[in-house]
Amino acid sequence: MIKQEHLRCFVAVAELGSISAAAKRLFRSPSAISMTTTNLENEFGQPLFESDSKSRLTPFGAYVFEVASEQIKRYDISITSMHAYASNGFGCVDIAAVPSFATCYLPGLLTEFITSHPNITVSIRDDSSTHIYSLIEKGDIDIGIVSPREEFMAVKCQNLLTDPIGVVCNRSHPLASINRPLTWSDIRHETFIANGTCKHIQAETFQAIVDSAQINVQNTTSLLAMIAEGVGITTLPRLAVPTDRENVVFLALKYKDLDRTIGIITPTDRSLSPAATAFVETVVKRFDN
Amino acid sequence: MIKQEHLRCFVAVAELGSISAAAKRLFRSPSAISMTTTNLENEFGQPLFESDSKSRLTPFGAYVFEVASEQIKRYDISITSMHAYASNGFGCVDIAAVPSFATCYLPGLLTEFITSHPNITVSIRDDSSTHIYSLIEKGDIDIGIVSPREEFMAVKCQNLLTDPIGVVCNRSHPLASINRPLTWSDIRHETFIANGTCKHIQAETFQAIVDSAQINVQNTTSLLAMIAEGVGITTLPRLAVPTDRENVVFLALKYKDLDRTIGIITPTDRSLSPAATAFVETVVKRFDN
DNA sequence: CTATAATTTTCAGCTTAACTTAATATCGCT
DNA sequence: AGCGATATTAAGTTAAGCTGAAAATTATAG
Repeated sequence: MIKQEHLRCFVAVAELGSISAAAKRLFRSPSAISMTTTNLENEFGQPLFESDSKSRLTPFGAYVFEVASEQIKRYDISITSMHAYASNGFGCVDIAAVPSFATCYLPGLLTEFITSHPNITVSIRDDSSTHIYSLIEKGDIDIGIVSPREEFMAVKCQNLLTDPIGVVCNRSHPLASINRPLTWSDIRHETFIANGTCKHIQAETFQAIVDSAQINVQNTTSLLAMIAEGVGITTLPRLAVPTDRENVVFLALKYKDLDRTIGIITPTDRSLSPAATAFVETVVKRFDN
Repeated sequence: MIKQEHLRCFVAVAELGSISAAAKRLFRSPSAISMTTTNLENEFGQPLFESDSKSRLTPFGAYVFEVASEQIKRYDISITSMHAYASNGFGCVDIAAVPSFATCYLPGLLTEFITSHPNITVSIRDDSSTHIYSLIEKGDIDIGIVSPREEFMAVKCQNLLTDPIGVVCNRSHPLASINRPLTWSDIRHETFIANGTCKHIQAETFQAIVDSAQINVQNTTSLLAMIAEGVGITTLPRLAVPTDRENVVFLALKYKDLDRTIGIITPTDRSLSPAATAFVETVVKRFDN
């Protein structure tokens, strides 16, 4: 049976035109090379070289040389690409994140990641936590960044950060001048704009406020625009509130355990590609404190 | 170092989804397959399979599978084609022959050869012996069929046949009724049509006849047409004269050593392709008596 | 045309990658 | 939990393929 190493040996001899030179290139003794080439000739039942000097190929040898060197070149490229894939040299990662994380942290993380992994392509989408979980389970994405829920089993979750939820209102709003942590009763009679993060807060008093809210805005950008215009107040995780907006302020609440946790989730029913694993590492390292 | 056999092993496991099944296909023990796959995973530093059941591949495994199975398929095709080339399964042969042989024998030989070697392509040309020798030396053709000359060194020659040269004339010509071998004086005063084979005959008397001939026809078909029409007479090797032509007869000459030898020549400075060797064998066998 | 150098081949013995067998561990299923 | 199927580990064996020295061949020079 003709192994690729035999052909590699023959190709070296054919290229260099001598057994001894090929032996040096392949770090073998000349006798090993000689034996391998004669074995090859026996396997084929045809001489590969003209006479004993290995400087000229028979027509058959020329044919084998042509086919074999092409084959070996391809093989080496394939192995290199496998190693590259294995060591994060390339690949692609599909990610979904909740909007606040996507706007707040992903830009910086992406910049860092794509510069250190130039041949990995990253695909990002933002979506609700619930939907992201199902995307993970369906296999549509590799990595999700969500508010963790315990009910979903087929995922592994690593918490990244806990984000205190507070009141967000216009800087000129009366609440903004209260110099203590706010209570539910402080906001009970304000115009409340509900949003997706409100359901993370269990407090009954607060849920009553949410339920009676006339306005519900899902998109954070729109929500903040309304706050900036003084339409009403809302609650948000602190990190979803940009610090550089003139008219918008974040006010702490008095209650403990009012944190929104954000975690990175990965499937447990299949493993990640090396590229995806590398991305997870980048994210976790950033929040590892 | 990752050898192709390692990948072949992995591909079998990936395709069949189990170590034991792959072991059967490859005629190895399951432990051998197991060791090889774990070695591969160690080489790459990445798992190829999800968990311990080998039924599902990791994303990395899927990538390796894709690349490796393509690679192996190509390799097997390459090896098969090398063997095919070596055992005359295919290839191509360039041949040149003198016209009489080309019209007389080559058609039958070609028919025989191409049916027994369906994937060998044969290229034929006809030319003068002198030119054929130089084509061989230049490397333009693999095989020549010529009237041998000793001066040319870089060729090996095997004689195929000796062909008595005789007089060819119309059946109703007076010469045709002479019941003995003819002499030069019998034909001296006839209308002689010279042709390419005439220069093989050294006899001075005959050369005088040739030199004074008014008509010279190189193409054998045209020549025979003229003989059939009674335009004149000529000399030809017997085999160049079809036996199935009503009006054309071949008449023996009295002289010995009036034979034209035809041989097959091959280069000695390089070896023939297996396909060309096979053709030479076919030809030689036909004339081996 | 012989002598010498370089290269290749042969042969015997050795190394080691890769195999086998058997025991052990793990997985999946009732 | 326990059983059957499957995979892994470990120890020992095989054989492919290597090495090194000697012989043979080929090339080069005197």
